[in-house]
Amino acid sequence: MIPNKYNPENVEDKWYSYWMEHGYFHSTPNEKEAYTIVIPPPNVTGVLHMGHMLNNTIQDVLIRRARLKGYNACWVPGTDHASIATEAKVVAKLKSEGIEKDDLTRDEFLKHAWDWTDKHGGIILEQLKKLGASCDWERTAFTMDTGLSEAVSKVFVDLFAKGLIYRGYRMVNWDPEAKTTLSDEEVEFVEKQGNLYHIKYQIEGTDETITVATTRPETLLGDTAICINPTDARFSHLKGKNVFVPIANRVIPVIEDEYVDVEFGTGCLKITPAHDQNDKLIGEKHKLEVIDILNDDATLNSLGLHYEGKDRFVVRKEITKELEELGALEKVETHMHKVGVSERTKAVIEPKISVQWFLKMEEIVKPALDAVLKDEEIKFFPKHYNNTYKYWLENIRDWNISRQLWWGHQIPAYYYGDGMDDYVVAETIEEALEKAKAKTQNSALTTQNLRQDPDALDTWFSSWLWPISLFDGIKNPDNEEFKYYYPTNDLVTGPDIIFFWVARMIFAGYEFTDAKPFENVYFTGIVRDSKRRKMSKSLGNSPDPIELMQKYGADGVRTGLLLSAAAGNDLLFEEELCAQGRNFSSKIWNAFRLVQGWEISETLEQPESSIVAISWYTAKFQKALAEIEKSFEQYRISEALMTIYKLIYDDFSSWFLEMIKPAYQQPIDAATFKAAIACLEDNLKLLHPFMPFLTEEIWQHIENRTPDEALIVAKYPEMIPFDEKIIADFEFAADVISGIRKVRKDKNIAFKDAIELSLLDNEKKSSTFNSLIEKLGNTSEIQSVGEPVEGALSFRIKSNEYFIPVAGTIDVEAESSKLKEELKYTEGFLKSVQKKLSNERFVNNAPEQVIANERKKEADALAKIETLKASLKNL
RNA sequence: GGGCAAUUAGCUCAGUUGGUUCAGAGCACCUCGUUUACACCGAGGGGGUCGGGGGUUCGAAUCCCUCAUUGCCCACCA
Repeated sequence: MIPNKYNPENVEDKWYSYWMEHGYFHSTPNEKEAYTIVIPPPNVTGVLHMGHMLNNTIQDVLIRRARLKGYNACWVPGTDHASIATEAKVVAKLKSEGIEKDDLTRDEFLKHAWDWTDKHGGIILEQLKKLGASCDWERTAFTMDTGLSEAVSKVFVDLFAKGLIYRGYRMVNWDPEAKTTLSDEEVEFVEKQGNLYHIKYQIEGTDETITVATTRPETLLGDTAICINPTDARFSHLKGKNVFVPIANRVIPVIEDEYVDVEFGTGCLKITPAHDQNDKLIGEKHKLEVIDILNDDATLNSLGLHYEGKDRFVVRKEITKELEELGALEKVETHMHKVGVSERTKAVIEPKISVQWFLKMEEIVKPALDAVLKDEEIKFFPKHYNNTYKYWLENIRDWNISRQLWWGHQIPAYYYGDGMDDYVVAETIEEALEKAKAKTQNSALTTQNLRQDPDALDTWFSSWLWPISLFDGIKNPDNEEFKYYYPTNDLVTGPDIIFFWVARMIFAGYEFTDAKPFENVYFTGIVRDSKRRKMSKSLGNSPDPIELMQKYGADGVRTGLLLSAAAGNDLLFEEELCAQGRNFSSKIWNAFRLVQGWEISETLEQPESSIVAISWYTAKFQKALAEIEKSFEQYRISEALMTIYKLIYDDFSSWFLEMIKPAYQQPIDAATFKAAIACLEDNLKLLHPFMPFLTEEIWQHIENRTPDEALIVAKYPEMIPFDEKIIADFEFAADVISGIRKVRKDKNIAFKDAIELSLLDNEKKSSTFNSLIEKLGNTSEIQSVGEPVEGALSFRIKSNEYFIPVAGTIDVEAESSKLKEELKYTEGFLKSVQKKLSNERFVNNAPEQVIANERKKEADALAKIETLKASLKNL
């Protein structure tokens, strides 16, 4: 009836369906305290990878544990529309079908995008179910759901009304591949080998030239000045002069600015205000003309003259050649520098001046700063991320929130004219019309005269509301659910999105709800391969999570992941870890099979050894429980699991079950059996958050349970005071048992052959564990003796000495040398202790307890030396 | 260029206020074992002087200084 081998494949689907069927994952507000987690929404078209596995396993552990501890646990799942990533995928897919995005209307494109979303969307959520994720699937959300979208619009309108959102003509990051602007956070810098081109500009009215150094020769067509440092004597003769831009042959002035570093390059800089952040600032200062030579796809426009239509990198090569032919290229040297690329498309970013929407950050970050750093309303684990957070917040710049994309939340701004300020901001077009009429004093306006801003909002402008808008807290802040579930408890996410998401959610929390969005943030590490390489598709070093789960069971994979996921560290994943998880499953399964196979006798008296075993294990369990509690408080989930692992493997299986195990084909007494089942059940409760399927399976095998009695909704073991002494005493007994086993092994004495054991009890140990030593060592009743037993093998635990008489002669030589070695070591130890104790400064300065301890060590060593000497004499 | 973190057994990591078995755990390794739950196992065992150097202290893996290495984050030097 009970299979010999645990087979996760059959079991896992069964219990997942069972849990779903009985609605254990679903939460509605009730009288219990809420425990809430919102999932970091994966990209709607994403596929499960090992990072998700780790992240969601941790969340599931937390939520299941909370459920067992009697909270009303609610884990809200969902997906993110991932504006730029999804749009890029759709564009690529259309391209493969020969369709260009530019040839489609917005509506046509969105139709394709929704089709794509419907087809690929939510696969990842289905995969999470295989993992055992106990999300409240009835609450599954998508960032572009109507309610969530409305929240985005409302927030935009409110922030605009407060003057925090503005439209501005700024230099922004332009992704020529996706043809959109990006926020500063979406640009990553990669080191690249480039060149420093030294180009000669002819000085007007002379035959002389001046050489500038630049990494971007192609932008010279947009040059509007040459800049020198006013203190630089080398160029003082150029002050007030003009130079010719090569090729373009335009005349531009030589200006002076202290910004120029006289040490770098030639000490002379070309100024291209349209294509460089610094040049723009200098340009503004000196009122220079701005010549933008690039198209949206980073090809040159008509101002690029004969290079029109060619990509900037092509032009860089060609223009270098032309300059050389003109004799204007002095030299080219290699140069390492950082180049900004799009986080998403990896295209090299172009600085570009354009009109975009921005959110002012200065005020909005203030409460978020104190919340984490001063008041600790929100705690980061590991804590050192506080620094990263602080630095970013203190140096934050306004957030560019508009994107030249269609897939996303369209900006709720409506234009009624072509002027820079000819627009209104409103949640609906009807409201916009009213506002426009009021603003223009023109009651003849109709919605036909209004044109909504074509741009979409940054994806993160919707996800920063996630913990709030999931509970409709933006539009309807007084609703029961929002008040019940919000603020949420724990957020589990990767440190790579601390700025993108975590910090911004905190801003949003304080700005829109006047409260923190969550209490604790647990930053997971990155899952890498054993060579510390990041897992990636292109490297092919990322295992398929679904296959792994098929091979090792979801429980095995979960356990494997968590066993090595030390808090805040990257995780070096190897399949071997899952094997360890699976082996652990088998271990528990077999322990259960053992217990369940026992025949129970109602009449049998409970042996002394079992009574002792039960009180010992009860204490041991409580100790582990307390440790686990402490580990969880610090989000040391890996350590909590390891504590359970050792409790079950070593204490329960290797010790406890052996202690109470009845002799072959003998029944077990009812009292012991009952206690054993209770211990097993408590173990299952501790383990359930980590290995939900296996534990539920065993739980349900132990006895028939009603749905209300399922393990997933069981009651977590209570913490009660426990007896530390019994644990320490057993450790001593365990050493004795190990000693016996070692002698057996050395002398090749089979376990089934009982041995005599005598004890010279210098420690004055209680005999509480004697019955267990006798059972697990298969010894006779332990005989207490007053002096060493002649002609017996011996071993010592602390100052106690144990004797095992053996048949035949013993190897006096070997015994003697063993004893001598032990004696030598103990004497050395004694010497070091005595040296310490004879040091006056130690005795005077060290705390009493430390000294007392040293004295105890001294006494123990002396006693042991006595014993050893006596034994040697006796040989 | 600035900041943060790390450096402890072959590997991955614990080690809270310096002093009770603090030098530990898991895995790996070695030896033995067809004992009636489990070889996806059991029992037993070996292995590090805590990155280098200096200092404080009766006492340092733990505090201070310094050097080195690695990783991460941030930054407009063309």
